[in-house]
Amino acid sequence: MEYALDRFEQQVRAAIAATGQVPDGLIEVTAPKPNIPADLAFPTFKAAKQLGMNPPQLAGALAQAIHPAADSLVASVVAAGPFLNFALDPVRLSAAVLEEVEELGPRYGSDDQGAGKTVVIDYSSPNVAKLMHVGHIRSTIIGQALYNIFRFLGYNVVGDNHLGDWGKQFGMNIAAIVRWGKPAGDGEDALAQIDKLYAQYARMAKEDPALDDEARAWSLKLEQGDPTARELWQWMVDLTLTANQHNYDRLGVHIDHNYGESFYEPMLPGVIQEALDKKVAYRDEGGAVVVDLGNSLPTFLLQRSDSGTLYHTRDVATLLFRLNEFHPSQILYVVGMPQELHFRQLFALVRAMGYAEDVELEHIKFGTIFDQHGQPLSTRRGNMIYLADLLNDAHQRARAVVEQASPDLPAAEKDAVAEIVGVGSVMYNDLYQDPRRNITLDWDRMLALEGNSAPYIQYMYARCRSILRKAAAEDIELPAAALNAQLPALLTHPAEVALLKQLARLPGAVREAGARYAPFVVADWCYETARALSGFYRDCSVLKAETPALRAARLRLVAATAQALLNGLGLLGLRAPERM
RNA sequence: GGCCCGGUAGCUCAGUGGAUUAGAGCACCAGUCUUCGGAACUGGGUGUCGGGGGUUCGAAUCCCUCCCGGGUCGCCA
Repeated sequence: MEYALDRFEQQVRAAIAATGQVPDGLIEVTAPKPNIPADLAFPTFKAAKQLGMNPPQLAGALAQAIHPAADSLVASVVAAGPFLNFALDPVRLSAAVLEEVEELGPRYGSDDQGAGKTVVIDYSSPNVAKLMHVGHIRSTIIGQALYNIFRFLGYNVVGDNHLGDWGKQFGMNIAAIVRWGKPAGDGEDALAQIDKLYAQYARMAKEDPALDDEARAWSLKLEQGDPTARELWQWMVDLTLTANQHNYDRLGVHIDHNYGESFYEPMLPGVIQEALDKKVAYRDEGGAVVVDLGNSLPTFLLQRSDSGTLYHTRDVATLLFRLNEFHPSQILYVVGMPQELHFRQLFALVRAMGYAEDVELEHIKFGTIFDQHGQPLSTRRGNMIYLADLLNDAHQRARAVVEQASPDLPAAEKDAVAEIVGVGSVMYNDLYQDPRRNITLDWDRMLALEGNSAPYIQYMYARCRSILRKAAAEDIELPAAALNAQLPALLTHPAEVALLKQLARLPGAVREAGARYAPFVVADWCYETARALSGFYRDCSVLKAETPALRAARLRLVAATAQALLNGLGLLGLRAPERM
């Protein structure tokens, strides 16, 4: 897709090329810093060196030689020392941007670069029979944002929740339930009870080896398809999926598939055999299957000496299944940093087996969350924070602010706003920065309602909507079509121009977010847009504009801003209230 | 010890080669205060861009080296 700023850049490049003074390969344009009064710059250093000139000389010569076409988006070209600066024509820009937003609406900012390509995203991936906690929030939220962004870029996106639904801990779960009874009820309460039983069983098993044997026996029975074991296991899976869905609904998460680890169980012997056949693995004296790729990566196992399988075995099977089932051009794993080595080994092994040659395999890694004392969060330490509790707390805090700021809203709307704003603040906290850093838990920052936060952006959206509501209520007649076409020319105030330029940047931000696997690029755009709106709001009254035409022009700008903000927030999985 | 991340303002973070002022938020101080909704706006910064070398006309950004924090290195996931 081609947006206004794309055309602007093309025109700039074409104008430079048309002088015949600079070879194509040396034309590199960059966005100047905000304090420079230009919209695109050509730094002439490299080109000048090649041509044997000094940079200011070349810039000056080019400025003389370039004459933008009359209908171009390029308004002016000036040499500033070694730089050749190009400025946008604000009137043509505003006409183009308003048209694009109005025409595309909720699709403004989308692209077709991914047409015909599929990307598989592995995210969230909580464990069955456990409550979701803050440790899952990062993968879930970042993964969903990437899902939304890639879909907006035109890709066919497949989201897969790689559930931890297999392994020997289920032997203990089942043994505990058989011994003490199935927890009543459903949802998170039942999950919490299972968790307690599990912890109790684990404690007692340390003292009494018989309990350990019992758990192992159930684990084996489960693998062999014993009806009782199978039934209890299925019950736990269903219970978990139902309980998690409530969290997902609150977070705006929609995952296409729930293939858990158990799904791949039947494929594991084939994977091990194939690795052996292809000589990327060998069986050692103890009977374990060892992968040695002969490069700098540490060796690892595909099969234990007791013939059991491992995480790696299942992940190889999973990857091969995804290649075969979805034919993706990319597979993204949104998984924590500690598994960095695991994925490097996995990708290297799969490639050594001759698969995924043209497929991009990416581990989107994120840092660990620590508590205030620098300790990792864990149930055992007793410092765990559960996702539902975190969201509830965020809701409560936002509710208190709504109560104070908008006491006249109906109670139901207050609740709805508190949910949108509270949950949004938690999500935004995880999306506004590069995910690689470790996070030290700070409750106040996580639930921040001001500054660079979701509520700030949502508030600016609500202000736009408020203006538009008032305008509609005042029933001002719309300008005639002929006049409407001339309106963009009226938007020449610096605050108006700054806002329009910011709106024009959304498509580029979305592309960059996809290319870098970085939702924070979109978050940053949202924040900058909200700030640009603030400046406009301060300097340019809409409803009290000097003339009806200017008022109409500004209304179009406000409507376009609201739409673009909604699109940006939507990519992050955030909603925006009409009032708050 | 090997490998992987990170180190930018008191705190949390953007910026990853170019324009004699390295940007935001939080916190703090002072203003806006009959407002198109104050969850807002304006002003206020003596920052060794972890240290030291190097490449370059130019380095937070690229290369080397060292320091600090976190992670990880075959029978858990």
